[in-house]
Amino acid sequence: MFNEIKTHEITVDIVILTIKNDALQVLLVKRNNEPFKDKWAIPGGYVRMSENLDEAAIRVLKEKTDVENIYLEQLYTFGDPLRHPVSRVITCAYFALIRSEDFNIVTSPDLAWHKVFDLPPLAFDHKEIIQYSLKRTRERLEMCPVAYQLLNEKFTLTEMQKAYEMIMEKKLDKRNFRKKVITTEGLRELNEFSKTSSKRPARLYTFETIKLNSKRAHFIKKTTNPTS
Amino acid sequence: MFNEIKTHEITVDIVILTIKNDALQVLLVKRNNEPFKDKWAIPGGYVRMSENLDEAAIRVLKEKTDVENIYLEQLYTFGDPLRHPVSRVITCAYFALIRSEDFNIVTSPDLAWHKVFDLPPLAFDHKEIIQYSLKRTRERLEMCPVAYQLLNEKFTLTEMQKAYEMIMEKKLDKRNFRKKVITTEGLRELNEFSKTSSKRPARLYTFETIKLNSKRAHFIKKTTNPTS
DNA sequence: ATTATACTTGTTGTTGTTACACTTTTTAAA
DNA sequence: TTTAAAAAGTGTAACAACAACAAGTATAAT
Repeated sequence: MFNEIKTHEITVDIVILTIKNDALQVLLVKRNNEPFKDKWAIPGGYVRMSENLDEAAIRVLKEKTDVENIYLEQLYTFGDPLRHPVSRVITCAYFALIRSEDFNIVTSPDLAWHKVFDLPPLAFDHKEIIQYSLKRTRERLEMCPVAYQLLNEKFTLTEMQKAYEMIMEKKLDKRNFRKKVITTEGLRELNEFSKTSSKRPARLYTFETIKLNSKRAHFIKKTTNPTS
Repeated sequence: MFNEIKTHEITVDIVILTIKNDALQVLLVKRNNEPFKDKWAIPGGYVRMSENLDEAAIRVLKEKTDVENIYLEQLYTFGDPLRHPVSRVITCAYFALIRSEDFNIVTSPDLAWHKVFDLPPLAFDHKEIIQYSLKRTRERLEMCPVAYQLLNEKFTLTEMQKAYEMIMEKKLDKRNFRKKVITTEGLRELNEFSKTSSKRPARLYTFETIKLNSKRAHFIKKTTNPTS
């Protein structure tokens, strides 16, 4: 049967999200090769024969962005025959939530953070991949307080609430949010205060290293929206 | 750089679960080629250049088992370099929950249902893939009453509870279970009774075709087990 | 001192969850 | 026909989680 070659090119692509300047941002690289030369893309690269998919993702990330030691999770595999205009490339997408202050990401004209809700034109199906990572992030938020992985090590509850509101795209009640957050295991109240604003300083909190998927199963409840 | 050929063989493998004879079972095929000749495996096959991953899964399933028109969901992509003893094969695993009565699956010495908790030796990493599908099924059950996809079209609440208990591997309280189930949208009480047992007949229920991920978000609550 | 701004805090009604035991219906056997 | 065995069916009360809601407090700038 013609057209049925059994080998394909396989890449990994990595969506890295953080919160920076009060916005959810994704790390993008500018492509310097065809196809999509000079378009922005999420960092990615070919999987080598000797490595598994996780290893490939870690290596590619290091090569492209010099970012290391972050939690990566496999997201979804995209394999539309037309997703790459030239050849057949199947990509296994990964995603990560990071604290941008934890990494010395030297941005440049070719490597930069972009607001997730205000993306430039992207190469391939990378827009779809980012959308999907957002969906997954929301699912994670409903399960456990992973937002702390996005915020600085020390954060105010208002910052955390803003992060939730940004990702879930809905307003939360301040008192209910705080009530719930402070019962979260691993959260530690500090005797320090942020003085960034010129108004009343906010108490800082931090998260002790906690096991994910811990007792508190559902952190932010799903909305009971009428099956939209 | 040697050893860094960029193309790989890609397969799809499909975990099909059902409940049959009071047990959670998975459909397996006996391999008639090396490697793992005569070992059981989940149905799978190579992805063609012209089809996307979903299409490949649907086609392979039809070819190997003659099963059509079922809901397939991408599960996870397994890409360990050593998962295939001969060549580099990355597999994109899918899973499905079906009502065995809905399909005329002609079992044979080469195609048969096997109890998930009592599997024969399996080819490749297929045991791991089945374990992972079980995890995903549990997550689905926590979200919505997908068990109805496993049961016959008409089922008793006891059957449904047994399905839940089997998949979640824990006992549920009969009264609480029923109380919760009957509030589920889409469940319809029938004026028919099962007379399979020689004891008091049980009322039959059915599910109207409902949209998944509907209002009732969390169907079976997560256990608050002490972070085992 | 005043003002503007963001931070902080508690109660109540509602809903969902768990724990728990007896009665009813049916068939088969005595 | 009575009896025994097996599975079906049913309600309440205490507790936990959730949603809705408004006023006082600390700081910096004027």
